[in-house]
Amino acid sequence: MNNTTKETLEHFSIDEFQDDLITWFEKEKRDLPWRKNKDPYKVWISEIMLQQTRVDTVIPYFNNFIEQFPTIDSLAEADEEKVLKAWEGLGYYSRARNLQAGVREVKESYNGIVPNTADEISKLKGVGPYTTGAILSIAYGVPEPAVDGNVMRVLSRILSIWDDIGKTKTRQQFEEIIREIISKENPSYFNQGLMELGALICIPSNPACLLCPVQKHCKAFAEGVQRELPVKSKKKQPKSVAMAAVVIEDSEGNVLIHKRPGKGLLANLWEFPNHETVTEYDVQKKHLQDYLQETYGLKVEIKEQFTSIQHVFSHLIWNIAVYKGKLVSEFEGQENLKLVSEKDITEYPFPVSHQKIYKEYKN
DNA sequence: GATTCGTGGGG
DNA sequence: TCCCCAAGAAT
Repeated sequence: MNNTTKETLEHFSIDEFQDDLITWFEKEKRDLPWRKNKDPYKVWISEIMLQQTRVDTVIPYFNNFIEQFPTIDSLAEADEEKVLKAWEGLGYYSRARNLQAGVREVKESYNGIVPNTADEISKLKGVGPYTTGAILSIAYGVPEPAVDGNVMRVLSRILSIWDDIGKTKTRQQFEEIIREIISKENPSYFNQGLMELGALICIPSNPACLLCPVQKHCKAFAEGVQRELPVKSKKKQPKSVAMAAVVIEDSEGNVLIHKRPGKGLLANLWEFPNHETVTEYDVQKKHLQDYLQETYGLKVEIKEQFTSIQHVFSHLIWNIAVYKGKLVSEFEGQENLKLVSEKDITEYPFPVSHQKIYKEYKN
C-alpha cells in the first residue's frame, strides 16, 4: 500500500463499513435475472452487457440472450450473425463479437470452464480489469476489485478523492484502495453493494444521502461537497458528418443490403448502401450514383429523397439524406452484398440508424 | 494516454 | 433542446 492509499484510509473504519454496506445490500438488492445464481457464464454475459449500459436496457436482452445461448457451448457454436442479431440495438457491437471469441477460447483452452484466476480471465477477449474482478468476485468469491463508474463515484465521495475519474491512473488508485477495504468473507456482496449503492442511492446528481446506509462513513457528506464529486473531465462534442443512403429495390421488390467491414464502427452489421458526401442536394444524387457504380459495379437509378435521418453516436453525428433507388443492372450476389425480401431482412442485424431508414421506407 | 466504440433515458 | 450519463475495453 503506498502512502496516498494509507493517508486516504486514515480514520476510515473498514470493518464497520463492510458490515454496513453488505447488510444494506442483502436487504435492498434488486431482483435481477443475472442474480438468480452464480453461473460464471451468466455473470460474464451480464457484465459485458452492462458495460456502459443501463440495467433496465439490459434485462430483456439478457433474458433473450440466455434463452438463445444458454451455455458456453451453444454460444461458441453459434453463427456470429445470430449473436449480433441478439445484440441488435444494444450498441458497442464489438462486445458481442469479443464475447463470442472469449467463449470460444474457454471452450477450446479451458475445457468449457470459465477460469478462476485474474491472470487467465483477463486474457479473454473483451474482458478488462473491471469485468475480471466482477466475474472473480461474483461467480467465484475471490476478493478482487471490480472498479466501475459506480465504485469510483461512491468511493470518491466517501473518501473525498478529487482525482479525475476519467483517467486510467485514477482507476488503478481505486483498485488499490479496494484491495485494502474489500471484504474477504464476502467480496461478491461487497463489490455488488458498492455498485448497487451507486445505482440506487449515491447517484450522479442529487444523491440520496439521507437514505444512505454508509452516510456516517462519508467524508464528502460530512463536508457537504458530495455534489462536487466525482471530478470528471468533459467529453468533447461529437463531429457532424453528412451522409447519403439509398434503399434500392429490384423489379421483384427485394431490397439491397450491404455488410459493413469487420473492424471499426458497427463492424459486421448490415446497412443500406451509403457513403459520406456533401450537403448540397443537387450533387448528392450524382455522387451516390457514381459511388454505387465504382464501389459495387451497380447501375442504379436514383429517385427522390424520401426522408432524412439524424443519428447521434458518442463521438459523431450522422445526418443521412435517404433516397429511393431502382436497380437497373443485373445483380450478382456478392459476399457482402445481398438482395433480400421484406421477410428475410428481419434475419439481419442492423444498427439503429438503418432501422430508422427502413421504418421510414415502409411508411 | 487519448480516442474509438452505441444507444436510450433523464434532468 | 441539450447535455450528461450507464456495471469499460481495445487500440
